[in-house]
Amino acid sequence: MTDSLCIVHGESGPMIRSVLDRICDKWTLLIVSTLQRGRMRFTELQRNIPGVSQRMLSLTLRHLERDGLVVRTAYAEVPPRVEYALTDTGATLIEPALALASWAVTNGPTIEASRSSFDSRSS
Amino acid sequence: MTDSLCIVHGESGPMIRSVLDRICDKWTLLIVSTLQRGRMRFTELQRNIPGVSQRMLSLTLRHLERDGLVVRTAYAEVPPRVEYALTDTGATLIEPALALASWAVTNGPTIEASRSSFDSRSS
DNA sequence: CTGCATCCATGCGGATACTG
DNA sequence: CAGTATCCGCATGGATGCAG
Repeated sequence: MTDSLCIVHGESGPMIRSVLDRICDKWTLLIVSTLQRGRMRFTELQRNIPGVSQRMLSLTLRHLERDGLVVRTAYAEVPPRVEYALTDTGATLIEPALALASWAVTNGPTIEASRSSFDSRSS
Repeated sequence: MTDSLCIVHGESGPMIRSVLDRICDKWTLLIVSTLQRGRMRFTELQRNIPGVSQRMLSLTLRHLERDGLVVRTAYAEVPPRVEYALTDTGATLIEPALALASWAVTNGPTIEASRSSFDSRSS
Protein backbone atom coordinates (compact mmCIF):
# COMPACT_ATOMS: atom_id res chain seq x y z
CA MET A 1 0.00 0.00 0.00
CA THR A 2 2.65 2.47 1.08
CA ASP A 3 4.95 1.64 -1.79
CA SER A 4 2.22 1.67 -4.36
CA LEU A 5 3.75 4.60 -6.13
CA CYS A 6 6.92 2.60 -6.51
CA ILE A 7 4.98 0.42 -8.90
CA VAL A 8 3.89 3.29 -11.06
CA HIS A 9 7.13 5.19 -10.85
CA GLY A 10 10.48 3.51 -11.25
CA GLU A 11 11.49 1.28 -14.08
CA SER A 12 8.07 -0.34 -14.33
CA GLY A 13 6.72 2.85 -15.76
CA PRO A 14 7.19 2.10 -19.44
CA MET A 15 5.56 -1.30 -19.04
CA ILE A 16 2.52 0.18 -17.36
CA ARG A 17 2.30 2.84 -20.03
CA SER A 18 2.39 0.37 -22.88
CA VAL A 19 -0.30 -1.76 -21.27
CA LEU A 20 -2.41 1.23 -20.35
CA ASP A 21 -2.17 2.56 -23.87
CA ARG A 22 -3.50 -0.75 -25.10
CA ILE A 23 -6.37 -0.91 -22.59
CA CYS A 24 -7.41 2.66 -23.01
CA ASP A 25 -7.77 2.94 -26.71
CA LYS A 26 -11.32 3.30 -27.81
CA TRP A 27 -12.23 -0.32 -28.54
CA THR A 28 -9.98 -2.78 -26.72
CA LEU A 29 -11.98 -3.08 -23.53
CA LEU A 30 -15.18 -3.45 -25.50
CA ILE A 31 -13.72 -6.19 -27.68
CA VAL A 32 -12.19 -8.09 -24.80
CA SER A 33 -15.36 -7.99 -22.75
CA THR A 34 -17.36 -9.11 -25.75
CA LEU A 35 -15.01 -12.01 -26.42
CA GLN A 36 -15.48 -13.12 -22.85
CA ARG A 37 -18.72 -14.67 -24.05
CA GLY A 38 -16.74 -17.06 -26.19
CA ARG A 39 -15.02 -17.35 -29.56
CA MET A 40 -16.57 -15.17 -32.21
CA ARG A 41 -16.05 -14.30 -35.83
CA PHE A 42 -15.34 -10.93 -37.37
CA THR A 43 -18.85 -9.95 -38.44
CA GLU A 44 -20.28 -11.23 -35.19
CA LEU A 45 -17.97 -8.95 -33.26
CA GLN A 46 -18.88 -6.03 -35.44
CA ARG A 47 -22.56 -6.65 -34.81
CA ASN A 48 -22.04 -6.88 -31.06
CA ILE A 49 -19.98 -3.69 -30.82
CA PRO A 50 -22.14 -0.83 -32.05
CA GLY A 51 -20.24 1.95 -33.75
CA VAL A 52 -16.98 0.17 -34.46
CA SER A 53 -15.66 0.51 -38.00
CA GLN A 54 -14.09 -2.32 -39.93
CA ARG A 55 -10.81 -0.51 -39.82
CA MET A 56 -10.74 -0.11 -36.05
CA LEU A 57 -12.00 -3.61 -35.36
CA SER A 58 -9.35 -5.04 -37.65
CA LEU A 59 -6.57 -2.88 -36.21
CA THR A 60 -7.47 -3.50 -32.60
CA LEU A 61 -7.76 -7.24 -33.09
CA ARG A 62 -4.34 -7.22 -34.73
CA HIS A 63 -2.89 -5.38 -31.74
CA LEU A 64 -4.48 -7.79 -29.30
CA GLU A 65 -3.19 -10.72 -31.28
CA ARG A 66 0.28 -9.24 -31.29
CA ASP A 67 0.15 -8.86 -27.52
CA GLY A 68 -0.97 -12.45 -27.12
CA LEU A 69 -4.30 -11.55 -25.57
CA VAL A 70 -6.37 -12.87 -28.46
CA VAL A 71 -5.91 -15.80 -30.84
CA ARG A 72 -6.96 -15.63 -34.44
CA THR A 73 -8.01 -18.82 -36.23
CA ALA A 74 -8.56 -18.76 -39.98
CA TYR A 75 -10.35 -21.66 -41.66
CA ALA A 76 -9.49 -22.45 -45.26
CA GLU A 77 -13.06 -22.42 -46.51
CA VAL A 78 -15.19 -20.70 -49.07
CA PRO A 79 -16.46 -18.29 -47.99
CA PRO A 80 -13.58 -17.60 -45.59
CA ARG A 81 -14.22 -17.88 -41.87
CA VAL A 82 -12.08 -16.38 -39.13
CA GLU A 83 -12.66 -16.72 -35.43
CA TYR A 84 -11.25 -14.81 -32.51
CA ALA A 85 -10.96 -15.91 -28.91
CA LEU A 86 -9.35 -14.73 -25.70
CA THR A 87 -6.12 -16.40 -24.62
CA ASP A 88 -5.57 -17.31 -20.97
CA THR A 89 -3.57 -14.13 -20.53
CA GLY A 90 -6.33 -12.15 -22.19
CA ALA A 91 -8.89 -13.62 -19.83
CA THR A 92 -6.95 -12.51 -16.75
CA LEU A 93 -7.17 -8.93 -17.95
CA ILE A 94 -10.90 -8.90 -17.46
CA GLU A 95 -10.81 -8.83 -13.69
CA PRO A 96 -8.69 -5.71 -13.09
CA ALA A 97 -10.23 -3.96 -16.08
CA LEU A 98 -13.66 -4.62 -14.67
CA ALA A 99 -12.59 -3.32 -11.28
CA LEU A 100 -11.75 -0.03 -12.93
CA ALA A 101 -14.94 -0.08 -14.97
CA SER A 102 -17.09 -0.58 -11.89
CA TRP A 103 -15.21 2.21 -10.15
CA ALA A 104 -16.15 4.35 -13.11
CA VAL A 105 -19.81 3.36 -12.83
CA THR A 106 -19.84 3.92 -9.08
CA ASN A 107 -18.12 7.30 -9.13
CA GLY A 108 -19.40 8.45 -12.48
CA PRO A 109 -22.33 10.47 -11.10
CA THR A 110 -20.11 12.13 -8.50
CA ILE A 111 -17.57 13.04 -11.14
CA GLU A 112 -20.13 14.42 -13.52
CA ALA A 113 -21.70 16.45 -10.75
CA SER A 114 -18.30 17.85 -9.92
CA ARG A 115 -17.75 18.73 -13.56
CA SER A 116 -21.03 20.58 -13.85
CA SER A 117 -20.38 22.48 -10.66
CA PHE A 118 -16.85 23.32 -11.78
CA ASP A 119 -18.00 24.49 -15.19
CA SER A 120 -20.75 26.69 -13.81
CA ARG A 121 -18.34 28.29 -11.34
CA SER A 122 -15.90 29.26 -14.06
CA SER A 123 -18.52 30.43 -16.50
CA MET B 1 -19.07 -12.40 -13.32
CA THR B 2 -21.36 -13.63 -16.07
CA ASP B 3 -22.90 -10.24 -16.66
CA SER B 4 -19.62 -8.41 -16.55
CA LEU B 5 -19.95 -7.35 -20.14
CA CYS B 6 -23.26 -5.75 -19.23
CA ILE B 7 -21.24 -3.24 -17.29
CA VAL B 8 -19.05 -2.32 -20.21
CA HIS B 9 -21.77 -2.46 -22.79
CA GLY B 10 -25.16 -0.90 -22.18
CA GLU B 11 -25.77 2.63 -21.09
CA SER B 12 -22.81 2.64 -18.71
CA GLY B 13 -20.49 2.70 -21.69
CA PRO B 14 -20.12 6.46 -21.99
CA MET B 15 -19.36 6.81 -18.30
CA ILE B 16 -16.65 4.19 -18.46
CA ARG B 17 -15.20 5.83 -21.52
CA SER B 18 -15.02 9.26 -19.96
CA VAL B 19 -13.33 7.87 -16.86
CA LEU B 20 -10.99 5.69 -18.86
CA ASP B 21 -10.02 8.63 -21.01
CA ARG B 22 -9.11 10.51 -17.87
CA ILE B 23 -7.10 7.66 -16.35
CA CYS B 24 -5.28 6.78 -19.50
CA ASP B 25 -3.91 10.06 -20.57
CA LYS B 26 -0.21 10.30 -20.23
CA TRP B 27 0.14 11.83 -16.77
CA THR B 28 -2.98 11.32 -14.63
CA LEU B 29 -1.99 8.04 -13.06
CA LEU B 30 1.48 9.36 -12.32
CA ILE B 31 0.12 12.48 -10.68
CA VAL B 32 -2.48 10.66 -8.61
CA SER B 33 -0.01 8.09 -7.36
CA THR B 34 2.44 10.85 -6.51
CA LEU B 35 -0.18 12.81 -4.61
CA GLN B 36 -0.91 9.71 -2.58
CA ARG B 37 2.15 10.67 -0.54
CA GLY B 38 0.36 13.78 0.63
CA ARG B 39 -0.40 17.34 -0.41
CA MET B 40 2.18 18.87 -2.66
CA ARG B 41 2.82 22.08 -4.50
CA PHE B 42 3.25 22.64 -8.21
CA THR B 43 7.01 22.67 -8.44
CA GLU B 44 7.27 19.75 -6.06
CA LEU B 45 5.04 17.70 -8.34
CA GLN B 46 7.08 18.67 -11.34
CA ARG B 47 10.25 17.55 -9.63
CA ASN B 48 8.71 14.22 -8.65
CA ILE B 49 7.36 13.43 -12.09
CA PRO B 50 10.29 13.27 -14.47
CA GLY B 51 9.53 14.37 -18.00
CA VAL B 52 6.29 16.23 -17.39
CA SER B 53 6.06 19.68 -18.93
CA GLN B 54 4.53 22.65 -17.16
CA ARG B 55 1.76 22.69 -19.67
CA MET B 56 0.76 19.07 -19.20
CA LEU B 57 1.05 19.22 -15.43
CA SER B 58 -1.12 22.30 -15.35
CA LEU B 59 -3.69 20.89 -17.75
CA THR B 60 -3.93 17.51 -16.06
CA LEU B 61 -4.27 19.03 -12.61
CA ARG B 62 -7.06 21.24 -13.93
CA HIS B 63 -8.86 18.19 -15.31
CA LEU B 64 -8.48 16.32 -12.05
CA GLU B 65 -9.76 19.31 -10.13
CA ARG B 66 -12.75 19.56 -12.44
CA ASP B 67 -13.53 15.91 -11.87
CA GLY B 68 -13.32 16.37 -8.11
CA LEU B 69 -10.39 14.01 -7.70
CA VAL B 70 -7.94 16.68 -6.61
CA VAL B 71 -8.32 19.87 -4.59
CA ARG B 72 -6.35 22.97 -5.35
CA THR B 73 -5.53 25.40 -2.56
CA ALA B 74 -4.01 28.76 -3.39
CA TYR B 75 -2.45 30.84 -0.63
CA ALA B 76 -2.49 34.60 -1.00
CA GLU B 77 1.19 35.06 -0.41
CA VAL B 78 4.16 36.57 -2.11
CA PRO B 79 5.55 34.62 -3.77
CA PRO B 80 2.35 32.71 -4.51
CA ARG B 81 1.98 29.17 -3.18
CA VAL B 82 -0.44 26.57 -4.47
CA GLU B 83 -0.93 23.10 -3.07
CA TYR B 84 -2.66 20.08 -4.50
CA ALA B 85 -4.12 17.11 -2.65
CA LEU B 86 -6.25 14.07 -3.40
CA THR B 87 -9.90 14.20 -2.44
CA ASP B 88 -11.58 11.18 -0.87
CA THR B 89 -12.94 10.23 -4.24
CA GLY B 90 -9.51 10.62 -5.76
CA ALA B 91 -8.01 8.34 -3.13
CA THR B 92 -10.44 5.52 -3.96
CA LEU B 93 -9.20 5.55 -7.53
CA ILE B 94 -5.82 4.31 -6.44
CA GLU B 95 -6.91 0.79 -5.61
CA PRO B 96 -8.44 -0.26 -8.95
CA ALA B 97 -5.82 1.70 -10.88
CA LEU B 98 -3.11 -0.13 -9.01
CA ALA B 99 -4.76 -3.46 -9.71
CA LEU B 100 -4.44 -2.72 -13.38
CA ALA B 101 -0.89 -1.45 -12.97
CA SER B 102 0.19 -4.60 -11.18
CA TRP B 103 -1.47 -6.69 -13.88
CA ALA B 104 0.66 -4.75 -16.33
CA VAL B 105 3.81 -5.46 -14.37
CA THR B 106 2.95 -9.14 -13.99
CA ASN B 107 2.03 -9.75 -17.60
CA GLY B 108 4.36 -7.22 -19.16
CA PRO B 109 7.15 -9.69 -19.94
CA THR B 110 4.71 -12.18 -21.45
CA ILE B 111 3.20 -9.48 -23.61
CA GLU B 112 6.53 -8.17 -24.78
CA ALA B 113 7.68 -11.68 -25.62
CA SER B 114 4.51 -12.19 -27.62
CA ARG B 115 5.14 -8.94 -29.45
CA SER B 116 8.69 -9.87 -30.41
CA SER B 117 7.60 -13.28 -31.58
CA PHE B 118 4.73 -11.78 -33.58
CA ASP B 119 6.96 -9.18 -35.18
CA SER B 120 9.63 -11.66 -36.18
CA ARG B 121 7.03 -13.95 -37.74
CA SER B 122 5.65 -11.19 -39.93
CA SER B 123 9.03 -9.78 -40.93
C1' DC C 1 6.49 30.63 -8.18
C1' DT C 2 2.59 29.52 -10.92
C1' DG C 3 0.61 28.78 -15.13
C1' DC C 4 -1.67 30.65 -19.49
C1' DA C 5 -0.96 31.49 -24.76
C1' DT C 6 0.94 30.19 -28.96
C1' DC C 7 2.93 27.34 -32.45
C1' DC C 8 3.69 22.93 -34.22
C1' DA C 9 4.50 17.75 -34.96
C1' DT C 10 2.49 13.47 -34.41
C1' DG C 11 -0.96 9.87 -34.20
C1' DC C 12 -5.67 8.17 -33.37
C1' DG C 13 -9.70 7.21 -35.39
C1' DG C 14 -13.69 8.00 -38.95
C1' DA C 15 -15.46 7.58 -43.88
C1' DT C 16 -15.01 5.62 -48.07
C1' DA C 17 -13.54 2.63 -51.67
C1' DC C 18 -11.44 -1.41 -53.15
C1' DT C 19 -9.44 -6.75 -52.99
C1' DG C 20 -9.21 -12.06 -52.27
C1' DC D 1 -16.93 -12.82 -45.50
C1' DA D 2 -12.86 -10.58 -43.99
C1' DG D 3 -10.20 -7.60 -44.48
C1' DT D 4 -6.53 -3.62 -46.69
C1' DA D 5 -5.57 1.20 -48.62
C1' DT D 6 -6.21 6.00 -48.71
C1' DC D 7 -7.51 10.43 -47.25
C1' DC D 8 -8.48 13.66 -43.72
C1' DG D 9 -10.02 16.06 -39.40
C1' DC D 10 -9.13 16.45 -34.72
C1' DA D 11 -7.07 15.99 -30.21
C1' DT D 12 -2.85 15.10 -27.65
C1' DG D 13 1.18 16.75 -26.08
C1' DG D 14 6.04 19.04 -26.53
C1' DA D 15 8.74 23.65 -26.72
C1' DT D 16 8.91 28.23 -26.00
C1' DG D 17 7.60 32.77 -24.49
C1' DC D 18 5.06 35.77 -21.57
C1' DA D 19 2.16 37.40 -17.30
C1' DG D 20 0.33 37.87 -12.43
